[in-house]
Amino acid sequence: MNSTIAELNKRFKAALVAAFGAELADVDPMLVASSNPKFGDVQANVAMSLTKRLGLAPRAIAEQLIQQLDLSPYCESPTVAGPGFINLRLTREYLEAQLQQMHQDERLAVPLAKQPQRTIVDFSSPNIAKEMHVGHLRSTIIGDSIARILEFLGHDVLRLNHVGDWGTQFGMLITHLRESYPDALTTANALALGDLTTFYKQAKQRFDTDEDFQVRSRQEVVALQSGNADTLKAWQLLCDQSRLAFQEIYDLLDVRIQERGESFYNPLLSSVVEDLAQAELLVEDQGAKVVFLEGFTNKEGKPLPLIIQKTGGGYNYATTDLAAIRYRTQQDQAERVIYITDAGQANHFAQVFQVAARAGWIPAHVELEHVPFGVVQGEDGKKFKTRSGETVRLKDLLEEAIARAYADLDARLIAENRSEPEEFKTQVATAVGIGAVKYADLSQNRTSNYIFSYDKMLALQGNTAPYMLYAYVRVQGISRKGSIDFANLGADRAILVQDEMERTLAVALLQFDEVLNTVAVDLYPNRLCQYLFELSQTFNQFYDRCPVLQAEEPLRTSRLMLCDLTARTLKQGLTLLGISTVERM
RNA sequence: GCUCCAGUAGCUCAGCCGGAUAGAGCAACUGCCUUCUAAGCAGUCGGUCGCAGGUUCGAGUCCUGCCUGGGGCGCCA
Repeated sequence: MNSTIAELNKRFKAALVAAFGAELADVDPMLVASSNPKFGDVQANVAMSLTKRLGLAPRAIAEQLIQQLDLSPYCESPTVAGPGFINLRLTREYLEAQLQQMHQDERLAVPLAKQPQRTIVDFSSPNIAKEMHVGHLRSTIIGDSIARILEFLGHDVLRLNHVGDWGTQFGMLITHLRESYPDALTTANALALGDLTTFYKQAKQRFDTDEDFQVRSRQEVVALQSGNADTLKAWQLLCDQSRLAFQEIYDLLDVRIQERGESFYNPLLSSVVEDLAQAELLVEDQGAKVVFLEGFTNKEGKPLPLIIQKTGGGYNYATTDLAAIRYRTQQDQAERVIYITDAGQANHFAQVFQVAARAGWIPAHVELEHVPFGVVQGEDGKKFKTRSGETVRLKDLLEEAIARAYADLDARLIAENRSEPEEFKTQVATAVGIGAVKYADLSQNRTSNYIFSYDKMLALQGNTAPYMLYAYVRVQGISRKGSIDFANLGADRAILVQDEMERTLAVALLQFDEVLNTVAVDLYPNRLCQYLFELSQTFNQFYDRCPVLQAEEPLRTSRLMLCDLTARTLKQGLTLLGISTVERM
């Protein structure tokens, strides 16, 4: 449909010039999808906007404009309505031809980007020696979906996990490891850090209460930074153990990501300081090396500094992030760098981006984007915690969702007198449970806070994963019932758009590429969710009103093709959200 | 004190460069299973878009001020 809008745009521009003269060549016809189906498929809002410029009534402008409009073969004759809207309705022949094209194309007629961009999506980013928790949920889910969408559109995407694998906290972790698990350093696989959270807490507690421990920890930090072999080994061990735990979660979520943690940038930090000094941005202030920011002020109204090197020579996260920006633009040759973090870091990124820009590390064609999201809240509206007030472990959260989906399914099977093998139940419960968690998150505008509710996300009706999975299953039900092989319906068979219901479904299907392109620009996956939900609803209406298997040929095959197109679009869309489909449920 | 984000139906949320009577879902109520899975469909009820100004032919959307909630604000990430 994108190409359709583009073509209609050209026709409108030509008509504007023909009707009102060449000076209107640059006017945007303001074509958008119709606000209401009764107004057709597309509407042009340009007439109202020209009232002043042309000194004419908007309706008169619209009337004159449509006299010059040639919209064949796309649209039927345009009509003018209300204060001057121009309403367009796509022709049946055109819709049928477009659907045919979509049906024959593996990619559902979604074109590859004309200018593929080297894109980095920086997401998830848990901390070594800590368990992944609910705070990592949104970044991981949203980041993965954005990466999937950009990849599908043909961009060259590098998914990076900027894990917290460096810094002062490793002093206490390594010291605790050495003292409490001495075998781990000498014996292979002696360490079973079953519960990283407990390990971290123990270390933290000793650090907070034992002064000698603190001293030894600080020494370990120095040892780590100076590359002491023994210390590095302990560090490596902690990282490896954490990776195993992370990977379990990523496998469950079906998320691919490449690790490039903070330690990766460690050797580059000193040159960041040098570069900033060279660029004459670096200032010594109260013992630290800082860059004073433009547009950020402290409580006294004076420019706020960004600390690059702490008193005593240490670096902090701003330094690492600056090193990462420089590396990504210079070594990775990234053209677009997308950071998926909570909204609380908005200031930090604005500051770091500013310094990077002033240092000259961001070429004109490169864009850095912070993609913020709101916090996950419990049903009481407060920060999401367990009943005992602890942070919710991601693993527990996901397992709970699967368990609940399983219980729902089981109860339903019993109620319907169905019997299914264990493998089936587990598979469906996993798809539904994980899908529900992901969909609930993605379907909301990411900038707002999000209230986590198992009951709502697993609800069988409404804008949920189960509803959409069910719509998909319904199509597969038709193919089973009629022993239809969707892959071999025959490329020569025609798709007919006769019934108004078929037409509505056709128009919805053809909007898929448009939606994906919008999401690729704005990075709001909830638009894709909204689209898939509406497509599911439209399909369910079609399913309700238009018999498929009982229809006479050639209508039967035509409707089967519409079903197949719907299923493929749903499946592709859900895949781009990171949600897997099932054939039966 | 400064700053960022949010405030839309009883609840959870959409609303894409400003465009037609502000849309869903849930909840409540009413219908529809001899017909492809009713995890569905059709319908009813429900809104001073936080408040007050302003810009505009037109404002939920843009601007200003205020109120409420959440986050951030020099050596944590």
